[in-house]
Amino acid sequence: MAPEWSTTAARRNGILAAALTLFNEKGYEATTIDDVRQAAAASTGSIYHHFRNKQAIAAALFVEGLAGYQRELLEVFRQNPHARDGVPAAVRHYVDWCMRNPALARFMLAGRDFEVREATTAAVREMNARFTAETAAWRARNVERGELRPLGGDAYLAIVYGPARALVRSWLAGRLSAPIEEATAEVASAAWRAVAPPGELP
Amino acid sequence: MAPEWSTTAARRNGILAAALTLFNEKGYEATTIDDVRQAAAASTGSIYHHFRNKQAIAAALFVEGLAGYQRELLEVFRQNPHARDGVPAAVRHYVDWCMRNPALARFMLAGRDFEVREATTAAVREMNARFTAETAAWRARNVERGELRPLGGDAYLAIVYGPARALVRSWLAGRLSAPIEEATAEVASAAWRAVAPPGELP
Amino acid sequence: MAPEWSTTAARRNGILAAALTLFNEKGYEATTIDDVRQAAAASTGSIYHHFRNKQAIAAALFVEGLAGYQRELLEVFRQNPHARDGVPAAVRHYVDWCMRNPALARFMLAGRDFEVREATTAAVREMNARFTAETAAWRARNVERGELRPLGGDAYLAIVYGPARALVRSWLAGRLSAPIEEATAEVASAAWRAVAPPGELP
Amino acid sequence: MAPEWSTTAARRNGILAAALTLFNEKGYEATTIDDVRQAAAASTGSIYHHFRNKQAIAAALFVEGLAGYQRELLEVFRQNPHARDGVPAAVRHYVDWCMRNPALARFMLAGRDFEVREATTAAVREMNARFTAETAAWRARNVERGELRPLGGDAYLAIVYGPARALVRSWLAGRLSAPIEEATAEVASAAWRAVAPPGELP
DNA sequence: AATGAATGAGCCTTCATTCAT
DNA sequence: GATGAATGAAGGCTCATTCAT
Repeated sequence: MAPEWSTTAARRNGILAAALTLFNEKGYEATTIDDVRQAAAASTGSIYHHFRNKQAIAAALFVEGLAGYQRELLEVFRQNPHARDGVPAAVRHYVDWCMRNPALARFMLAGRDFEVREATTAAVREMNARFTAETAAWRARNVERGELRPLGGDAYLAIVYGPARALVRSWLAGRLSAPIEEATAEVASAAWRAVAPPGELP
Repeated sequence: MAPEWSTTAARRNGILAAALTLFNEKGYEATTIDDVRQAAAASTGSIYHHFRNKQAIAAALFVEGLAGYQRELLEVFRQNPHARDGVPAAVRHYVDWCMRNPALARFMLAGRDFEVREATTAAVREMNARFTAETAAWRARNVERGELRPLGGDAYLAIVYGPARALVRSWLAGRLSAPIEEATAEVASAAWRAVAPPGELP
Repeated sequence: MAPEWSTTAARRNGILAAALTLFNEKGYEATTIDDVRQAAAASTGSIYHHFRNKQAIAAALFVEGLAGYQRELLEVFRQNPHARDGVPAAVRHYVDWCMRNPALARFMLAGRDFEVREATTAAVREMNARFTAETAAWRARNVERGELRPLGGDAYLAIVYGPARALVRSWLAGRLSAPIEEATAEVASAAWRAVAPPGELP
Repeated sequence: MAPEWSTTAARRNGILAAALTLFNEKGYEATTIDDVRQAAAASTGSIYHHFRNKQAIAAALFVEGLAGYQRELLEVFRQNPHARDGVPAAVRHYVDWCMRNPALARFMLAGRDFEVREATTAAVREMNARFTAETAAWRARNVERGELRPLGGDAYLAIVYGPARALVRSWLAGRLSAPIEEATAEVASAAWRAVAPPGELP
């Protein structure tokens, strides 16, 4: 018996890959199942055998992307327990992940909140909860040690990741006037200046 | 009988208002002309009398929002020629404008890039060009005077407005854990720390 | 201005007529909206402009048929207050109505209970209630006068109309071995024998 | 391990039972093979191993039901050679059979004429022919003996079985206002009154 | 016998847009 | 300017059936 999972998984992955490309090219709504069918060289029925509906394809991409990103970022924090290194590293990692996964990044940044959120499962909510808990703990430890400015959680996240997000959006849109690497370095150190503890000179 | 222009303008504005609400509630694609027709208590034909097509409604909303925002922001810069005040003021203004125009803000942040951009006219491009030129000049003057850290343009914009944008997105999504005013203040001063000239102590 | 209702009504009636023919020829489920569209020389959109969905077409046919039949039958009872004449007349009328409206009869006897009942409106329920009340009163009066055998309501209806229904079903199916008129006369007088009061000799 | 035939037959019967339930609940057309698959805890392939296609499942149910009913009814006639007993007995048997096989009765009365008839095999036609011949002979003998009113065949069948059929339909639809047993007795004796020879007093 | 992935034709319905009045 | 009936292309999804294992 041939390795059945391999055939099946290949089909599923082919559909996901095709869908990701198309969603980015034409947008989620404008992409038809028939577009996906052609691009994935699958049959309509096969697509619906693997995914309940069109939304479920987008959700699968989103979840897959989010899980990968979160896994990596937690590793970054593990290797950089101190904010002085961890904050710029997290920012650089954000940009880096997007550069390594441009299609996924573009798709996730498109913010198709409606579709994705409706399809969000309990598993995803748990994934998010864990991730949030771990990162919050990392930050709390640094604040306690006086190695991080005590900011509100809302502001902290916006300050650290907002610029990276904005930068990547511009990069993906082809609106950057210089190589992204330069801006990344500036954004990473700016993040540190913005959240460094009051006394510390940058 | 009311003056004719008023009736006409009211109809047009009613359509825009209805569409804005619906776009935010269900998304642009999921909103049908018939939805708008009902919500605006107009007829199909009437809608098409005022707007070439569905995209044109979205475009009108977008342009109206953008123009208002840009006009106000330029005024902020005029009244705050020095970066020390202008940077935090611009950040606060961003959040403030969104809080005063939540529906418009939500619509514009939804990033329906595809649809809107396709409908972008030459007039809009000119509007953008002027705005960009003026703000860039303000920044250049401050850098020359040593009142602003000399950052790449890409990084500068991401650092200053990225956090505000992220904050507003969370606010609109109802994800903030505290009143937005607190976070706004933190984000505004963080922006200054991030772009203050090297020597200056915050 | 041209008589708008006429055009509109014609379109609606054309759709109904086409659908009735097709439902009888191929069955409700096997009839597609596209079949109806072609037969009615209408556009898809036009069909959906007049009827919410496919079911609503069937429901409209059913209601129209039922209303006509009930109206006529009540008139029969008005003109035949005594059971001795009324019972056979009602039976003959049942067969007669079906012979005058064979397509409608075939459709209604097909007993697409599921589809029709789901689409049954309050108006229909009221129509049925009235009809039932009037016919029950006619019967009650005859029973009181001793002109009709006192039977349970369930049995009475089955005994009087069951044979007519069975006869028409066979006729519509082309299964009769003789002209339906002969059988109709036999069925009508049999109904009277079956429900005549105990003493009365047929 | 159970004997192989038993497993096989069980599977086949399980499919039939599941299908019968579903056909009654949702209708034949609305029941999908996948519905049957789930309800029968079988696989798609297995269903198609036992039945050529969906129609064949319905046909099998229909044939099974018809054969059982006809076998029993012929026995009733054998034990009641005289019309005076045989007619009411046949009517009672009709109702009785339906009460003992409500699911099958409901399915057969649904009158899915199109589908079932298309699948009617030569074997069934022969079965019907035999049944018809035997019952016709029974009736002919009674008419010759003067024990049954000489009615046309079409009218006779309608008069005798029409009421029973109507009664059962109402019972299955839950529309009876009293226990079916009462109405059954009335319908059975009414049938005799309707077909008793002219002279005979009921 | 059983399994379940794959197929692909086809269906109902939606919806932006047009146009006669 | 307004109305709403009409259009018809297109889309998401279903489902009976096949077939390799």
